[in-house]
Amino acid sequence: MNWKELFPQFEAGLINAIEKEAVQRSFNAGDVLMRTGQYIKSTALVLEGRVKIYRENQEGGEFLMYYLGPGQACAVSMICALQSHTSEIMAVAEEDSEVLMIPVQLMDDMMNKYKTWYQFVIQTYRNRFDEILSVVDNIAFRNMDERLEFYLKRYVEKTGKKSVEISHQQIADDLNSSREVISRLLKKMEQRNLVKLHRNMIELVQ
Amino acid sequence: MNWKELFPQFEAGLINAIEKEAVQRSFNAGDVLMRTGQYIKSTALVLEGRVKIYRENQEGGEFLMYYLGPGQACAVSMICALQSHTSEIMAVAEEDSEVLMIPVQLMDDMMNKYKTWYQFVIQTYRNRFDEILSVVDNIAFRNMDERLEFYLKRYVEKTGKKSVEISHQQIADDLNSSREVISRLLKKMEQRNLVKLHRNMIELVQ
DNA sequence: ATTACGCTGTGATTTCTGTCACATTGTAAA
DNA sequence: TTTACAATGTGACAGAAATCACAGCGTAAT
Repeated sequence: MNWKELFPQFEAGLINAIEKEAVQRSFNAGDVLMRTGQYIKSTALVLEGRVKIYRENQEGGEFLMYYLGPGQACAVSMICALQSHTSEIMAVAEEDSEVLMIPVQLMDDMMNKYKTWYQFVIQTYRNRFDEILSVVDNIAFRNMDERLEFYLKRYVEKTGKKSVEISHQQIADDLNSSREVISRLLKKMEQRNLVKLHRNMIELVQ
Repeated sequence: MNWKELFPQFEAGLINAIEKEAVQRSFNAGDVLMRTGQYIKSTALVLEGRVKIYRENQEGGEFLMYYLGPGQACAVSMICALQSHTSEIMAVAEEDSEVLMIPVQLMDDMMNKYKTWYQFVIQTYRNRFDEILSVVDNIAFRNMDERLEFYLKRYVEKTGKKSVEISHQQIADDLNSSREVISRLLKKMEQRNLVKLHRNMIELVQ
């Protein structure tokens, strides 16, 4: 597939610049793109697959922020890139993924030269900011049952699948909860006829 | 006081543009600068005082995101401004405040024309993003006692005072908790000799 | 088929937090 | 001073969620 189709708004000069300077890399499911505390050398544009962005703390806890799909970019890497800061988040490929890596040094120049890049960056900021705001809403105002429903809904939206093919343990990790709690809440959802439970798979009803 | 001293990095042309087009407004403590769901007509630069940015939900819950002090700007209003979106947050003056309001229509032009404005906006994004990340860390990974300590610490950092001059109820609101819980945790902190409690005032011991 | 292991179900218990009820105290207004 | 009210202290209880313990069940490897 041609990556340009994912970014039809990009102007010709920008496309040339990216083609000349950016590197396309493949990641296997589970590969780490970016680690907490690491220096950021490039901004990542996702072309294929799915990349999970999450926060990590010292005690080994995790917390899912959001997913990046084809056509999306990591706002954190843009912001950090512009100031050669270290990363505050983890980025891991959830599926086998293709990612376009744009070296930091180009960012500033591209922002000035290419209006469509500038707009893309601004748009990315806004979208990620919004996602984080809804994440904050969820943990600040909602109980685990509602957070779980939100999580499942977001998962199917993001993947396009109609079932969530992961284990209860993984969900617990993403929500910084525990496996038993998630299992019990899922059972309750099944009783309310919202989901059907299978091994490694949660089917959303309707 | 001259507002330009707060933004020594701004170039001459930018200062002229702001002086010609922006409006300086005064807000009393408690005044609402921006309301959830409202259309954003301008970007706010805080010159004096302190503005509280928080999230609100339907059931009347609140949740403090961060404060803006002199020289700081609201990232949300910038992002929204650039796309004439509605606000997702509440902004309220905590103290009597002076704020420079820059009409949205100018934002795009200023971003292109003035390099120092562009850098200021990027810097603002990064700072607010970082603040939200540490907020997420706190609610995702920490119990209320640690969140309270973080809250008090941030308060004294932001105000420059060495004591927190607000009621337990207000703290509870900011943390989306309840007054009794905060009172009890503060008592425990007092027993650990971290604070001294007074009426409407919490003195930090160090 | 047998084994091993990861996934899921479920009870019991504990901790943290929110809620209700009510007492006490400090401060400002009458 | 007396009154009124807001702020704080505290016990009792309820509910959400974490933790521990262990049983049953699928599936993949042998």
